[in-house]
Amino acid sequence: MTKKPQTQTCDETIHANGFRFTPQRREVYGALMGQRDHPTAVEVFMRVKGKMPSISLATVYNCLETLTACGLVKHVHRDREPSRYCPNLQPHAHFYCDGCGAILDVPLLRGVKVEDAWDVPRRAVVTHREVSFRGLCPGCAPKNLKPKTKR
Amino acid sequence: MTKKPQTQTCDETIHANGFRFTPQRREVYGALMGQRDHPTAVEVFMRVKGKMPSISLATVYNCLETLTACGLVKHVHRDREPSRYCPNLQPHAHFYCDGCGAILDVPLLRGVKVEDAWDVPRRAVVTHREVSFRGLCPGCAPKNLKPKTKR
DNA sequence: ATCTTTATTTAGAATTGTTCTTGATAAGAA
DNA sequence: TTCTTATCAAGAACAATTCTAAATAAAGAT
Repeated sequence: MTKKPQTQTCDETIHANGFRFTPQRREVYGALMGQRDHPTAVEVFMRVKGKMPSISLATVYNCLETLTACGLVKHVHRDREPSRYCPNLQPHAHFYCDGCGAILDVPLLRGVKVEDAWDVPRRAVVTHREVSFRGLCPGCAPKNLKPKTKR
Repeated sequence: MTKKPQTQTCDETIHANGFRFTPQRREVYGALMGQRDHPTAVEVFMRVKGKMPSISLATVYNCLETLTACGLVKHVHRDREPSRYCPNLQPHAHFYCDGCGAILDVPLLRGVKVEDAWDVPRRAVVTHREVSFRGLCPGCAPKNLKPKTKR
């Protein structure tokens, strides 16, 4: 699958991969790009349903899969929770806040390779990396140090 | 949940957490420790079934959850594939080989902090990290450079 | 423009891994 | 022992996702 070069539009990328840029795909992509967060398929479905009431959940799943295959969107997982989708194409990890449930994108520092911290077997070839953190976000960390109604 | 100090036995750790070390839990733990790989719940079930034919899959799930809660075993996830369980308690990542399906433990290099490679927001508190790699293991990487019957 | 071919959408059924429920069993405390 | 509670077993239930089949829409050919 051809990954999206920075210069291509979504439409071009989809066509370059042999798919059609249908209204459904446009809306699903728009729902991701409009709010650059990490919605589940159902959340995307609800967003798109407003503008396109006839769309079905199966179509949202199909569109998300197509967009993922084209490299326009990333499929992100946390344990076995419902999948989420992310329009950030830069190399980044995800930070899950145990306090408020927020999911933050954490950029890879410039010039750093993820596997440099790890004793990956010599001669193994790494093609994908996935990194996630859990903890308390800047907003929740202080609250938790001095809990008010903490039980 | 009390994590297992290096000096405690499995039995002691389980009791320290207020659980009983039942025959089922013993067998499930043994199935993990005997073959130090990354079996799914069903694979553990099949291993234990040999020694203890009356055990049920639900019990295997329960035992794995208890062992995980005690910190004796790690619950590992890859996308939405079936969960796997890992008895390696050292800090490590997982390497998934696309060639042969192997899952390798990749140790964290000594003295390194995972989040040093990432631009984690100042004042966020990181309590858990999960890292995985995908690619070709040392056995498969060379094969793939000169494919024989590759289609 | 019309016809043909193929991709896509839709709705609902099916699948899959996991969790829940219930009654039975077993373990530790008294 | 007897009581109390944890655990187990079997199967039902559940939730996210994928599949199926028929209808629709898009692109290419005539």
